[in-house]
Amino acid sequence: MAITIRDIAREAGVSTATASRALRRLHNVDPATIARVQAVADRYSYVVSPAASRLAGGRTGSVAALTPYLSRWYFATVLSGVEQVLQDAETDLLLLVAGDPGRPARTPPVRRLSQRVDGFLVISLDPDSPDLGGLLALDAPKVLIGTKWPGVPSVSIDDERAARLATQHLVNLGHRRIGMIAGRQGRSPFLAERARKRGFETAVAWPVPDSSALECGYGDFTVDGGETAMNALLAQPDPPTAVFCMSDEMAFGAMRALRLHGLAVGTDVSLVGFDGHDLAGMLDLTTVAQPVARIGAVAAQMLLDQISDASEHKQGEVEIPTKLVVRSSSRPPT
Amino acid sequence: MAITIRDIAREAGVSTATASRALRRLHNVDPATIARVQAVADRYSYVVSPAASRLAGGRTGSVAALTPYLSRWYFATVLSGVEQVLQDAETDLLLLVAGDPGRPARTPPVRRLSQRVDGFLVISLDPDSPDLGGLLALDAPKVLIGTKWPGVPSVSIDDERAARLATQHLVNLGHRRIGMIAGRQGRSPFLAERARKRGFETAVAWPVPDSSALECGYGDFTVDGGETAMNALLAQPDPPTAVFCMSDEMAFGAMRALRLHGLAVGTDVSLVGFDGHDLAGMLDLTTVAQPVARIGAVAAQMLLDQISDASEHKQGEVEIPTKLVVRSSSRPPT
DNA sequence: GCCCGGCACGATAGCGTTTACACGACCACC
DNA sequence: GGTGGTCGTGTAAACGCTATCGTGCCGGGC
Repeated sequence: MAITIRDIAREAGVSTATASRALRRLHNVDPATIARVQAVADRYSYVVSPAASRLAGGRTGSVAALTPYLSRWYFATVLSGVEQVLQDAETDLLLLVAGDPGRPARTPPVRRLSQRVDGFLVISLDPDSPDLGGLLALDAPKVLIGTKWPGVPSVSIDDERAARLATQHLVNLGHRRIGMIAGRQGRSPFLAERARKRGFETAVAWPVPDSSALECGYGDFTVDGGETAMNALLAQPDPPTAVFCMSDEMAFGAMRALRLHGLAVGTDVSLVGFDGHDLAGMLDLTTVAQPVARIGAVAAQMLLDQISDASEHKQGEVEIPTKLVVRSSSRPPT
Repeated sequence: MAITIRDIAREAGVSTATASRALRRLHNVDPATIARVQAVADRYSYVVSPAASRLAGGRTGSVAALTPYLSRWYFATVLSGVEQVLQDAETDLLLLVAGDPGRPARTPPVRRLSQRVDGFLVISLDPDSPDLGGLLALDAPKVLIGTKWPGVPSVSIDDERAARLATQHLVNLGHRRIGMIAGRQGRSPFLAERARKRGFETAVAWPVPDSSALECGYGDFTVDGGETAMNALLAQPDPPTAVFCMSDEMAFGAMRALRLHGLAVGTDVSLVGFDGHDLAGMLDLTTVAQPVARIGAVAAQMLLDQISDASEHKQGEVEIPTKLVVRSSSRPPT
C-alpha cells in the first residue's frame, strides 16, 4: 500500500540494506550512493516506517516527556521549549502526565512507553517515584528537568539558593514574621519543593532578632490553592507580614486573598513568588525568574545528543542561573 | 529479549493467534480462554509491542494532537482534558505544534504521523491549513476542537454568538466607541477568530446611534501582545471607552497598558475577555467563560469512540454552551 | 444418517525495517 | 605474488505481532 524502502532501493539501483544504511547516513556507505538514495526518497517524499524500524531494532524517532501537570504555567512553558527543539530534530513528542500528587496513580506506563520511545524527559518528578515505575532501572537515555539524581543528566536551577535569597530579601526589608506557601502537605514528591523549603528555613533562621517562620500554607501550585493557603495564614493569631510562595500562580491566589481581606499587597503584606510567570510583571509581583522555556530546550537537546551519540558522554548536571526580580509586591513592613 | 506474545500463548496453552485475539477481546473467543490468557499476561505484566502490532496491521494505541500553541492557557488546558481521557483509555498522546502563524512552517509532519497514530485531534486550526499537509485527505479518525469543517466531527462553541453577546453587553452598558483586540492581522488561520470578529462587528453595527467599531488591535493571543495592541488603540485620536479582547491573556495585557497610562479598568475603559482563564476572576475581568478542559475531554472521548467503533457513526458537531461572566472590568462609561 | 452452519481455535504468511554475515574489489605490505 | 585489511555492497534472517485461511467439533433440520 504505502511506499516501502524496497521501492526506494529498487529505484535507486541498490539493495534494501544499502538504502537503509544510506537513509540513516551510516559512515560506511559511498557518499554518492547516499545522495542518490536520498534523492529518490525525497522525490517520493518517503519516510521510514517508525513501527517497522523500531521492530527491527532501530530507533522510534520519538521521546517521552513525563510531567506531573500540563496546564500549570511552568510545565506548559517547559514543554513548549522541549517541543521546539524536538520538532527541529524531526522527533515526535509523547506526552504523559504522571505523578500529580493529587491524582490517583495508575499502573505506571513507563514499561509500555519504553517500547515506544528512544528516551525520556522527566519534569520535576523524582525519578525514583513509584509513579514512574522503575524508570531508573531502564537502560534508556534520560534527562531530568528541575530535579537531580546521581548519575542521571539533568537541567535544573539551584532551588535552595534561590529560595534562600528570595526569603533573605524579605528579611532584609525588615520583615520578621514570614510565612510560606508550598505545594502539598507532607513530604513533597518534588526535590525542588523540598529544596525551596530548606532555603526558606535557612534564611528565616538567619541570626536576626525575632525573625521566625510561620506556619506553612499549601496551595497545590494553583491559583485557587494559593488563595486558600493565604486565607489560612491570615487566620492565624499573629499573621505574617510577608509570604514566600513557591510558585507565581500561588502568589496570584495569595494576592486575591489579600485583596478580599482588604489588605494591600506590598503595603500590608509583602509577597514573593517563584517562576517568572508572564503575568508577574503585570501584577507587580517580586519573583525568582528562571528561563523556563530555555530550560526545556536545553534538556531536549541534551536528550537528543545522548540518543544519537552512542558514546556515553553523559553531560552531567547543568545548572541554569536564576534572578530575583524585585517589584512592588515586596516592600518594608509598615 | 523481552517477553513476547508467543511466550504468553505457550504458557496459557493456546496458539499465538488465540492469544492475540484474547488480548484484544475479540468476540469470537471463549470467555474462559480470554481470562486464562489475560491472567498469564498480567502475571508477566506483558503488554503487546505497539510497533509490531502496528506493523502487522493493528492499532498503534496512540493519537496525535495538533495544536498551534502549547504554552497559551487555552491550549494547555484543552490538552490537559484530552490527556486525562486518553490516559484512562491507555492511549498515548503524541503532541505536535503546527500552524502557529508566527512560526516558520516546516514540512507538514502529518504524513509521518499517520503511520504512528490511530487518530487526530486538531485544536483550533482550520483542517485545510497547509500547515497540516493534507490531513483532510487522510482516511483516519479525526475530531476538531474549537473549529468546524463539513463532514468532520468537532467540538466547539458558538464563537460568533459569544462574541456578539459580549460586545452587546458593552453596547448595553452605554459604550459607543468600542475597540477590539484580535490575534493577528490579515485573514486569521483560525475559524474561531474569524467568527468572533463577525460577532463583534454585528453587535457594534446594531442600530444604536453613534456606536462604531474602532480600529482593531492585534495581540497574537499573548499578554505582551495584548499590551501592545491596547497601546495602539489608546494612541488613536479618539480612543475607545471599551474593548473586546479575543482572549483573556490579551485582556490581561490590555489591563497592564491601561494601568501604565494611568487609566482605571472598568472606570475609564471597560474590558471584556474571552476564555474564562484561571486568573480572570482574580483580576475582575468580565469574560466569556467556556469549560475548556471539558471540551478537550469530550473531543478525546469522541475520537476514541470513532477509533474503536469501526461503524462510521460520526457523532457530528457538538456545541458546548458558553456563559458571559460579568465582573467589574466592564461598567457603564463615565 | 447426512449435510450444513456456526463456533472456537491453530497454522502460517506477511507487515517494513535493521543487522549479522558474506562477498568481491581494491590497495598495501613484507 | 600471496596475505591481510578496508571499503562498499548484497543476501537473508530476524523483529513481534495480526490477518487469512483452514480445521475439528457440535447441534439441528431434512
